Amino acid sequence: MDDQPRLMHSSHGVGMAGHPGLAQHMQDGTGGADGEGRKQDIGDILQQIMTITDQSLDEAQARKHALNCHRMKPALFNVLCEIKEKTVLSIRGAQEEEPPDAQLMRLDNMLLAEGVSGPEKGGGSAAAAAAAAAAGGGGSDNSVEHSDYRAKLSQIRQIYHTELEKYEQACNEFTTHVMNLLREQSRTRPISPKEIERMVGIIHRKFSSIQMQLKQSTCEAVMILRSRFLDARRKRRNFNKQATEILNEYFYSHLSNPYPSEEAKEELGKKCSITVSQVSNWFGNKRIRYKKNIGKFQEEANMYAAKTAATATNVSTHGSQANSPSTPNSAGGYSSPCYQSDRRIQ
DNA sequence: AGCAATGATTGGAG
DNA sequence: CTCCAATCATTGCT
Repeated sequence: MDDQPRLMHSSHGVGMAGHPGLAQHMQDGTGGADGEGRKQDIGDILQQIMTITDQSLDEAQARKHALNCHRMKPALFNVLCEIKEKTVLSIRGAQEEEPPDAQLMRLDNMLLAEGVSGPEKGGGSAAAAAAAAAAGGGGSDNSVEHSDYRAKLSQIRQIYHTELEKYEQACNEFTTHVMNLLREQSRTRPISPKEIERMVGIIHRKFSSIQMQLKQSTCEAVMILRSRFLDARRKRRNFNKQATEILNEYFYSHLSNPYPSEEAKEELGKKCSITVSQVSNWFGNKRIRYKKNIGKFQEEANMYAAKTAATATNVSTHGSQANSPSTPNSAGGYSSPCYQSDRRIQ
């Protein structure tokens, strides 16, 4: 691709300025009988093309100047432009429009969502928000994990941006280079602005395909990072004893309806330093596991029932008996906890 | 290593 | 959306 402009440059210099014979041929168009003479002419032209690289820069410049000043130049140039316009238009046109690349859009969206391509990691990115939410629980383990994740993510981000910048710069440089060349040549060779535009389009497409690869590999890197760090199943931490205690207390004291409301979940989450969805997960797991094997949990149930009973009596002896969980079945009914899955209240 | 416990995810139902 | 049920993946004990 690099030497294409140079080739174009050399060929026209010969054809027009260096060889009057060509103009002659163009005039008597049909060419006709003297095949011999024509062959000779073409041979000359080829010869000149072959030797063009031997010419000095000054010489080439002089030829160019001579061409530009030739009295027939404007007329010839117009003819060439016209012919070219026609052929170019007939060749092109059909394949002009390209559909907005769905794949590229997907990649862009993902990079944006992951906070790689978006604005600096303020509050905007989903990943940052999720990380903040998860770390907001307060577990120092968690925040360490997430800061590690964020560090890696910003590393990816940085690489992505520097690479992108590099590509963009290279693209721009190359584009302006080609444009300059074409503009320069357009003085001696029929090059329409449209053609330049198209050439720029081609260059941009080439570079954007490189960019696409960059985006793809960045996406892959982010996905791997995510699965490493954010897939909680991989880095699961058991809740601490106190949290489990609090959750179990609530569960067994609401055994007839172990479905904490949104507020209750928030409260529990706060108490246990976990998120609301973690509370939901815990209750979901607990319900199903309790139901599956009530016998196994009997002891635990008794223990917590006794515990809540103790605190209840404690509170009632201390102050007013305001402690009445919405479903006070726990006090004595622990021996036969009536778990009914379809008695839930939304 | 093998195992149970456990937190999280997934897919389907309502 | 929530919940259930099954399942995954890790933890922590033996």
